[in-house]
Amino acid sequence: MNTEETNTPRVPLRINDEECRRLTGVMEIVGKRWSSGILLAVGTGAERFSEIERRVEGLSGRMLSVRLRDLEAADLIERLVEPTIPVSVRYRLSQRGVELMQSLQPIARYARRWEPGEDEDLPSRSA
Amino acid sequence: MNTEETNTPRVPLRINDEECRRLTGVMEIVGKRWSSGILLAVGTGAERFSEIERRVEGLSGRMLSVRLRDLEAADLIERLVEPTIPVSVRYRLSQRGVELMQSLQPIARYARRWEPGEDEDLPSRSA
DNA sequence: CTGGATCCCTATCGATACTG
DNA sequence: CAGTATCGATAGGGATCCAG
Repeated sequence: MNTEETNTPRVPLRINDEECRRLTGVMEIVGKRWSSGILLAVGTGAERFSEIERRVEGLSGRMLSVRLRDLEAADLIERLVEPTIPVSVRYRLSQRGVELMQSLQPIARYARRWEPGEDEDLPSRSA
Repeated sequence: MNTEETNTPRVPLRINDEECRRLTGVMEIVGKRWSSGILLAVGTGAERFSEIERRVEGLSGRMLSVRLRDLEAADLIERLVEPTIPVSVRYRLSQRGVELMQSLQPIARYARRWEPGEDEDLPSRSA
């Protein structure tokens, strides 16, 4: 076999191995089921537990609880407890979370253009 | 922690419910284990099965096979079979795949800046 | 070399029930 | 309202063997 690394310079990707690991790490947090939905909900104004639950279709209370802990541990979401009775808890995106969501927007745009499973090759769509 | 930025960090998110579902869909493909690593490898020049396997640390042949099918089904990767003996198979990013990877770059950049699990509150980093 | 088939273990998920 | 504990079902993933 030929070990020639004469790869055709096709895609202008500037991602290294270093970034690869980081990217994988981030993707495996955000890619978890419900994560992006929850982040989206919180990022767009849902603050209360039940509000988020209502907003993300199909999401159960348990999974919301679990994911909220995940996302909090990953410092993507902040949990603000107000010691009222009963307790009032609000969730917000952290600084990290905000930046993540912003970084996610190209993906959202991408997702909007190409439905997974639909049109294989688009002729000349786009805007 | 930070007490001053307790103001609502109104994020300029322009993602709708529509996009939410799409985004979730994309994230659940790309967020699967090894997916981003494989896409990264292919996107940066790895074409052969064994080359990809070598390039993504910890990746087993089986999972590569499985993911490759996933990614092919999602039209992110193209499989090119050359009927030599033995068969020679090459993988490339599809048009979709290329755009996905480009859309992923902000995430990669984000991932580079914020290590998951590390620095909770940054003093004056960022810019 | 490519990559499917099988076995099996573990993580994850969903539903339900329960607490502060 | 805001969660947690438990349990059973399932899917994800690794190792190995085998076939084209």
